[in-house]
Parts: sequence; structure tokens; C-alpha cells
Amino acid sequence: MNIGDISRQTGLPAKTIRYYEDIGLISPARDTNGYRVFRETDAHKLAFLGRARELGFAIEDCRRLLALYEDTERASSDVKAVAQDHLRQIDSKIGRLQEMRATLAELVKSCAGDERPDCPILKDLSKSQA
Amino acid sequence: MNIGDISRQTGLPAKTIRYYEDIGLISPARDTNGYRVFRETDAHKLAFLGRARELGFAIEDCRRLLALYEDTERASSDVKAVAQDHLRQIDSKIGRLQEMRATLAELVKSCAGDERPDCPILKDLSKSQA
DNA sequence: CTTGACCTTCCAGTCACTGGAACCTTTATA
DNA sequence: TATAAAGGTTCCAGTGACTGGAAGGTCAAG
Repeated sequence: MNIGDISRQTGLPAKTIRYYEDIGLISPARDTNGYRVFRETDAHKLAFLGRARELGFAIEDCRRLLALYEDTERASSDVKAVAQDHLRQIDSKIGRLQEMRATLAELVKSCAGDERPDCPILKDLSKSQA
Repeated sequence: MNIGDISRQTGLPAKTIRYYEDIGLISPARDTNGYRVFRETDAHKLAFLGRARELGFAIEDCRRLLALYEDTERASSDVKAVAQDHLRQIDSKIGRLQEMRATLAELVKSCAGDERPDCPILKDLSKSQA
């Protein structure tokens, strides 16, 4: 399988796949013409990576998860720890976004949105301390 | 006021303030020794920027908002449009994060987290299509 | 034999800073 | 007065996870 095939199969852009090789997440074989050759295991790893990235895991987390995936002696607690940590980070991100959202929604609601210059949004932004 | 003073006053790192000058958001005067000199208007602008960034506005949005802030002929609808657009983006971000969170929480819950290798998290990540 | 669809590498850009080096200026202290 | 500490300056490189584009090699079809 060439990079285009695997790209279609996994839904990952070819650029991304090359990048993953660059940073050592995968090491596909090479054909005599220099083309990358992807086998079953590469396909599996890429699918794994794609799914982990979808769940928001950072690349370094993906690296750790992939290592655990390939280590049949792993403890599930190690995997769980990575996931829990990520879950906490997602929660804090959501929290911060919801704070922003609340303030912003208030401001948007209070702004007439007409041709006049008077604007509570700008008023809020320009006040010294929140 | 030197950069250190304004940094303490606004809570923005000196590095950030220099960066804001670099990209043309502010243009503080210069002393004969080359030091930046910050006046009231600079202080106001920086406070404005700090607050807008806190609300998650992108730098280019900040630039637009600052321009509107300084344009006394502005229409509040222009401000509102920027804010609404940002609000929509925050909402979509929150939505995506909540989806991740839901899946991840399920997986974490289903994982024993002990010394055994069996792990539903890895199982999920390795399955071909979600 | 050429066209077009592949593939390759390498370099630069994204976003909003942040760290660090190398150096200059001002202020406080011995 | 010498010096050291605490400020200031510029410039370059790195962050994360790609993405775009240039310049060029390879392969199958007509």
C-alpha cells in the first residue's frame, strides 16, 4: 500500500502520515523507488493514532499509548492514568471556555447591535479590572 | 512609565507587550535611552487587549475591536458581529470537547486500572472505525 | 512519448507567545 | 568611585501539530 491508499483508508492526510513518520510514531518500509510501503501493522497504528487524536490526546500521549498498546505486559492502570489526566485537562478547558462563554453571551445580549456607537461590549473591554 | 511598570499594572508579561508592539497593536513612545515610554492611552489599550484576550478573542479580532473602540463613529452592530462570531466558535469548541469528554469518561470508567494488561481504552482506540 | 496522477524531500508558515543570549542603562550600595 | 543588581534593548529560535507549496522523480494509460 502506498501513502495515498493508506490515507484514504485511515482518513489521515498524506502530509500528516509523513509527519508521523518524521517524529517516529511509525516506520513504514520503503520500496526500491523510495515510495513508502504500508503494511497491516502500519495501518493499525495509524488508525489507532487517528482515533487517539480524535479524542484529543496530545502527540506525546499518543506515543505513550501506542507503546502501551504494543506492550502485552502493560498494566491497565498505566493506560488509565494517561486517560484520566487527559480527561482532567479537557474538563479544565471546558471550564475556562464556559466562563468565557457566559461573559461573552451576556455582553452580546446587552448590545443593541444597531448603527449607534454606544456599545456595552467595548465598555466592558475597556474597564480597567474585570 | 517603563515596560516593567506597565507590565505590573496590566498583568501582561513584558515579552507580550513587546510582541504587541511588534505586530502593531500599540506604538509606545521612546525615551532618549531607547526605553519604551507608556502613557495613559497605551495603558488603556493594553488593558483592553488583556481583557479581550481573556475572553478568548484572537489577536486579529482584538485588532478589529481596538479599531472599533477608537472609532467613535462605529456602529455597535459591527462590534456585536465580531463578538457573536467568536461566541459561535466557542460554542463549537465546547461542543467538540464535550463529545471527547463523554467518550473518554466512558472509557476511563470501564477500565479496571489494575496490574492486568486487559484494557478497554486500548481496545477502543485500536478498533478500526468508531 | 507525453500527460496526469502519483510519489519524494525540503522549506516556510500557522498562532500567540516564551526562553535565552548578548548587550546597554540606571540605581543602589560598599 | 567602583561595582553589582535590576532594569531595559534587540534578535533568534522553539512551541504543537500540522499545512502549503516548490522542485523534482516515478508510473500507468493513451
